[in-house]
Amino acid sequence: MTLQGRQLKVNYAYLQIAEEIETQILDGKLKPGDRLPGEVELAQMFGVTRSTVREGLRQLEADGLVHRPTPRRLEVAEPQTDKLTTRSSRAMTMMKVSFRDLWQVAMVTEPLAAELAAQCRTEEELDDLSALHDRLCRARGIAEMIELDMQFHSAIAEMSKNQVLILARDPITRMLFSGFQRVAPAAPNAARRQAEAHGAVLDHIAAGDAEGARDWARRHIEDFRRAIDLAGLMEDTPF
Amino acid sequence: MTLQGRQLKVNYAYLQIAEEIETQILDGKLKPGDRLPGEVELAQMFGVTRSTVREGLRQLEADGLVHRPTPRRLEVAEPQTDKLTTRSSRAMTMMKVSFRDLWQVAMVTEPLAAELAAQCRTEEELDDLSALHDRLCRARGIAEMIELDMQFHSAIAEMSKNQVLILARDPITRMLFSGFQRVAPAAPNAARRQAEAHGAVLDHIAAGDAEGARDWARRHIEDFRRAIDLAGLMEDTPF
DNA sequence: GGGCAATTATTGTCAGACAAACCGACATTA
DNA sequence: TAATGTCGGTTTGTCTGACAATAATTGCCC
Repeated sequence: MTLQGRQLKVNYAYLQIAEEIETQILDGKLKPGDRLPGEVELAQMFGVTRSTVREGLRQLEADGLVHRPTPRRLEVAEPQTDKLTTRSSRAMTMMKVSFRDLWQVAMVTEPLAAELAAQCRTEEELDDLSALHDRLCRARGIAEMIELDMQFHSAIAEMSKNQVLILARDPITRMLFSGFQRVAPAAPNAARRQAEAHGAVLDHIAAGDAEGARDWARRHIEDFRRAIDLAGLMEDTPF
Repeated sequence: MTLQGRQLKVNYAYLQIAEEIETQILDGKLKPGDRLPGEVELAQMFGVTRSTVREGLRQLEADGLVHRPTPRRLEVAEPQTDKLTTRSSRAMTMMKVSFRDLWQVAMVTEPLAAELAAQCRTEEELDDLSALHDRLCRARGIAEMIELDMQFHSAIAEMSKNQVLILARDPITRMLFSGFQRVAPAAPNAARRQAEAHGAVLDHIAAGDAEGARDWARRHIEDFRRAIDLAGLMEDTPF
């Protein structure tokens, strides 16, 4: 057995501070909404300078573990989907993921969302979704339609009450839709088909028909591919 | 119409610096591996103090956009899956997602991964996967088995070549498996069923039978649920 | 040309300072 | 009473300047 030379990392003060606070948050000793002491106090708690504390805080801030509603309120943040979404989208942009990759995954997430939504929707949510659908039907202009389309899908995902699904699909659909803007003009009667599919999904969710909702959602995303194919963008990189 | 009070954010110097560098990276003006100037130089470029630059850099560092192989090398980082996985897992932990949520999503991601893997596997990847399977069959001890099981699934995901899928499923399966450790002891003959399912998935992938691979993967994850149900943990929170 | 030591440059951290802004409390007004 | 204006103490964002440790680079020697 040879000696294992694990890369030992020097822990700089600012990192230790960030880690310390991080573990306290993850262990639940600090709960979302809890207020943290001021920088000077933190500094003397940890026995370092304010500058050092600040560097640590900046990390935690970027991590989304703490946030400042106002400069002098520093509190433990609640887990926020949007920050993670941004990060994932960025990673995907840098990886230059293809339309096909996005579509293939959306092809399983969106039907699942519809299926689950059909199982545990509430009346209120149904009304909201219905209202969204109406707005979408009346929408003029591609950009507006795409934005509403995305909201429609997100609303369904929210109805699924599945946090994991919500978290996972958000960056994906966001990228897919934003990429779709470049494709939409090439798909002439996409709008009609879209309205039809949305209507069907909505009806099946309302009726509590999980399988119907799933199948229509799948069909809807399949349509999506047709439009992308038509524009010859399947292999291309979005954004 | 009521007055819209959009939260206007003051842009502090350190944030502007972070944003500026971020956009240059995302726009491709700075590519992964590119080296950035030292802190003093950056400071005078932006017309601020070194402390201010540092705070901005700490953010970018936490964002995973830049990294320091050694303290004095500051370079643009490549998008790294693992950092994102950590963040997602953390968010899921804080949200106290349920086993059911994780399982429901895995129920669609894992079959998809198997399906795609069957379509574009290479001989070399097949050999690796087969080796992994052998190791898993010989493994003793629950912890080791679970670790290898997870590796088996990850390997299949990698074979799918779908970056989006890889990115999305990683945190999910990671949490699912790590939660599974608490369940495994309660499922006596899980090991045999698991070996069987893995073998079948492997065979179908090798044969290029996408549908077969997908179906067996689905069955495999379904088994998973049985074990969790048995332990009465479906509603509970993992971790 | 390659390996080693000496020099230089850069980092992590510190101490202290200042203006701006925020927060909370208080006084004022309707 | 409730809303609005005022004021002082805090705390932040940023700055200046400094120092030890150490990585990077240079020059030297073989």
